[in-house]
Amino acid sequence: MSAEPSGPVGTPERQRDAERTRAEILDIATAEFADRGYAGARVDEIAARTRTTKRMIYYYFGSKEGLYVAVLERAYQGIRALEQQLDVDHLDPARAMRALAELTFDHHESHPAFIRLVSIENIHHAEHLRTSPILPGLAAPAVDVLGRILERGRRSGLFREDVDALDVHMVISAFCIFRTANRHTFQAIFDRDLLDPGRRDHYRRMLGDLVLEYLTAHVGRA
Amino acid sequence: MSAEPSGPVGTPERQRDAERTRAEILDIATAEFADRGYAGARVDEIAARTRTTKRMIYYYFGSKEGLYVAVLERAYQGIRALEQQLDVDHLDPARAMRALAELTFDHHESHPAFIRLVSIENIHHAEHLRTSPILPGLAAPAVDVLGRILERGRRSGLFREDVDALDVHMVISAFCIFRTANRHTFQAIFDRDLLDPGRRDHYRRMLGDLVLEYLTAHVGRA
DNA sequence: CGATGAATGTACTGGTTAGTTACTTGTACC
DNA sequence: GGTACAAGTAACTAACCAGTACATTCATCG
Repeated sequence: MSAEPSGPVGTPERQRDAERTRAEILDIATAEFADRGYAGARVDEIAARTRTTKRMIYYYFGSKEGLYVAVLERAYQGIRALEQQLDVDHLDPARAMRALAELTFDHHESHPAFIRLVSIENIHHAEHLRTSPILPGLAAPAVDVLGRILERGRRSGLFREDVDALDVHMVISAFCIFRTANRHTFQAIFDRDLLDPGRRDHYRRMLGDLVLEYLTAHVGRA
Repeated sequence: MSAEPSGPVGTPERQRDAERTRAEILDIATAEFADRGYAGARVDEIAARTRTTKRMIYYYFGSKEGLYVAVLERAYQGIRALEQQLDVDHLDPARAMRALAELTFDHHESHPAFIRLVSIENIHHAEHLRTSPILPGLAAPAVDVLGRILERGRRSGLFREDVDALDVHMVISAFCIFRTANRHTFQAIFDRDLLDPGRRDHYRRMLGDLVLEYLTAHVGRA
């Protein structure tokens, strides 16, 4: 009827746009998988929530599993460059460590879907992540900056010696992920919303204190 | 044919035993739900792995959801009396806190299915736990003992004042649950098995240090 | 403008799966 | 010793859902 093939102003506003369609499917699928888990998500439901059809999902991603893997990989890649955002080499080790912990805290808080996807992937024993081509690139960004801070702190006699970068990374992740991943059971049982904005600063400071007090504890004693 | 209604030695070994059947269904279902999630678990598969049939599952539990709720409730009740096992009132606050943290650590380590069920229940926004009759009894055991230790520690000027029992509980839970719940993605990315028995003592001590150094940090300064 | 291939829509299918029906067997109690 | 109810079996069904066949439309380029 009154189809305008191109708008009079701005970009052509194409009716067909593969990238746009792909991206829209991925967005909706991310929300759907994160909300219902792999088995619980419905391809029909994802299709219905896009402006396209189920046929397109299979056209672009081949299968439900292919779609899930694409969602998972995009989510991991979105979080990949986190640590590199931060230039901590000019800060003293204690401040650098706190900055890194707080950056991780903020980043996790603003990516709840990612955390839920990680939980879901763990339910499935990480079988999709383990065979993903993006896997080899995930370890270094998370550990390199942390390792450098830790090393500087140890050399200056500030940090304890009996933990490595992965241990510290685990503590930071555990704290940040727990708030989101276990939010619902925690709230049901204890009637406290861990993601309440009014408590965010408290928890952010708490994480920094936790990591720093631990790392700097009793250094120098026999 | 050669059916012996009662064995010549020992217990009668009844062929019909409602409690036994119920318990067996619950055991298998716990493993199955923990392994595959709610939507991923198959009632037929659970039935096939018991010595009874699918009809019995519906006879005893009414629906897949009813079975899942029964599994979840039993898992929570199994962990319920944890803190009461421990008589920490005769220990000084620091030792008591460490004992509690380590007990939690050991308990979580030996109940991986419970932790996976908690993850799964969080995927489902705790909707089943929230309506469960066992919910009201879950908060107190986890927090009461912890609260008493914290209170004693604060009164004696040993512990900091800016955290409450729920905060400390969160830290301990986050650490313990992360090791199990995120084991697979962590191992895939960093090639480190957080549940490796050779690392257990390291992590147990690490948790105790983490909590104590945090709680006792800088107490007394302005 | 006409052909070609990428992108998209509609309608369907076949296997899977939660839940049921109809029937059988064992147990306890009078 | 027979009867009533609890415990159990096997085969069935209706709905659901991942995946597909086939037709169609749009962009691009000669």
